Amino acid sequence: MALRVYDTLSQRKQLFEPLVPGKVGMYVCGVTVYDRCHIGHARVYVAFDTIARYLGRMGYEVTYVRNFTDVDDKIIKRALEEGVDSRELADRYIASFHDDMAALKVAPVQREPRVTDHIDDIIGVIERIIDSGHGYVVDGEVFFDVESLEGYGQLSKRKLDEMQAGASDRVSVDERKRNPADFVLWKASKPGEPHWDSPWGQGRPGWHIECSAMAGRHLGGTFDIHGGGKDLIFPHHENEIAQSTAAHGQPPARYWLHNGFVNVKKSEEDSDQGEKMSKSLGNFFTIGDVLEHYHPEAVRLFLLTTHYRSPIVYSTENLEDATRRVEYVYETLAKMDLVLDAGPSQAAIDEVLRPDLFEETLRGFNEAMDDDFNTARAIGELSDLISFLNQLADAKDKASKKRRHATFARAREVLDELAAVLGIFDSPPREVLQGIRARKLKKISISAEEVERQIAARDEARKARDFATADAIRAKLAAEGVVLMDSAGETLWKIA
RNA sequence: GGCGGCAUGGCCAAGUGGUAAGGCAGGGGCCUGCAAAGCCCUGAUUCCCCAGUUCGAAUCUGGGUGCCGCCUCCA
Repeated sequence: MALRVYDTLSQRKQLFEPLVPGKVGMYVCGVTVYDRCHIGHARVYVAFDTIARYLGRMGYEVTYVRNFTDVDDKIIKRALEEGVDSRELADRYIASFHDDMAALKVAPVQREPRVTDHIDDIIGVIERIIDSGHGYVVDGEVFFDVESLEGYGQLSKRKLDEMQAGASDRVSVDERKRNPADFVLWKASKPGEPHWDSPWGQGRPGWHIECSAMAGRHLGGTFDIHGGGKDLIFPHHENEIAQSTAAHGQPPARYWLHNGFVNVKKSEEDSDQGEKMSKSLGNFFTIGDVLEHYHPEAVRLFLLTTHYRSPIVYSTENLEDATRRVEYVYETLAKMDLVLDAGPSQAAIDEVLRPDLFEETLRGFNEAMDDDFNTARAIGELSDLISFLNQLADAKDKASKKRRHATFARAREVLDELAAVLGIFDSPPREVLQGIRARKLKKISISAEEVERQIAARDEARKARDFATADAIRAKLAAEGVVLMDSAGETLWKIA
């Protein structure tokens, strides 16, 4: 296996070779905790969760660090509005973030540093930047001198002189800056704002410096992977490279990975790719709201069926597609569990059917993931196997039935291994199916009890061979969105 | 204006030089009292357009069109 990852800095796929053999240090920019997270945030953390899981499966010891920005203008503003302490506000949204992540089966990371717990580290980094001649102090604030550092703009492919023309007509430039692109490392605090003592007076850290400090503290001067959304390439990550290089004399990360946005169409008929989901546009759906209507695994599958660097369109149709697929897979898994739980029958033969298919699936899956974590392709590679398992579960011939237990046991091993990477298809099937049904039940106007009553009435009619009445009930329920399925023993139902 | 990216069947989506994965939806069939589910079969002579390189291009080059993002807080 040879993993190749797309690196934003070099703009090409690179063979992945960690700094220290067998170990991977990974830093992903976390959220600013002043509000609930939306699906755009979900995408980042599901994507990098999957990346971390895959690296783990490859045998690497992964140290995944994901921070919380818990001091910032927006937090201060919101805290002021609500009349609460900003620390308290941050705590609340950190808890909310954890709830969202747990629901989406995003595994806990190794470290979750908070900015306010790293003020000393931040001050230390700023001091080193000043000492190395890349920072300057004005009125109790510290700025980074972008012109002092050769290579500024390398990540975002910008040149300083080209940037100024576009930026100056929209942003009022701080007169104290030597260059309009200089950015603040340490901000003097205004009365009433959270503040810390520093060599430059009371203040708080600028936005970009925190990541340089926390990544340095937890992963060292240089680590392997740095990730985040594409919108962080500039200025955040560009500035981080500048800061870390100035402070440590070496670039922070060996590979820069950036995920694409979740887009939202402006209208139903809209044929283009929609626009970026964002707080400022107000076109966002919070993770909590989405999970009310769609099962977490459907959301996760939806997010993983597009390669992480491509844009993805959030739409009910796409979520429903994903839901149907999740249902199909878990129905198959439920049937497999029935066989596995019963244990091998007396006539069972300990022989795995289609060993070639298992090998093909594993090979295809690994190949896809090795190619810059191509989850879309990896999921596609599972199709043949799942389809085969579903057929085997329903197979009537003796030869298949005798080998069913052994084959399903092997299938469980393979699926468990791959599902553990994707974070889907590894939950108890009945729970997932019930979870999907509970959500769909919210969409229909009649209760489950009423449906059961109608089914009982229909069964009476069917027993009397009064198919006209039976079909009328079927039609009536169908109009409500309830579909009946007459199986051998009982009539099951589902919501269309 | 600068920089980066995207455009593949009705929809979603892989595929970066060797003759178009997969999923959803649709159509036909099996099954069923009728259905549903499931299973089988079925769909792009073609990958936004034009030109070029090549034995060969969705894949490379040039031009064009449309869309998106970053340049300001943003995942």
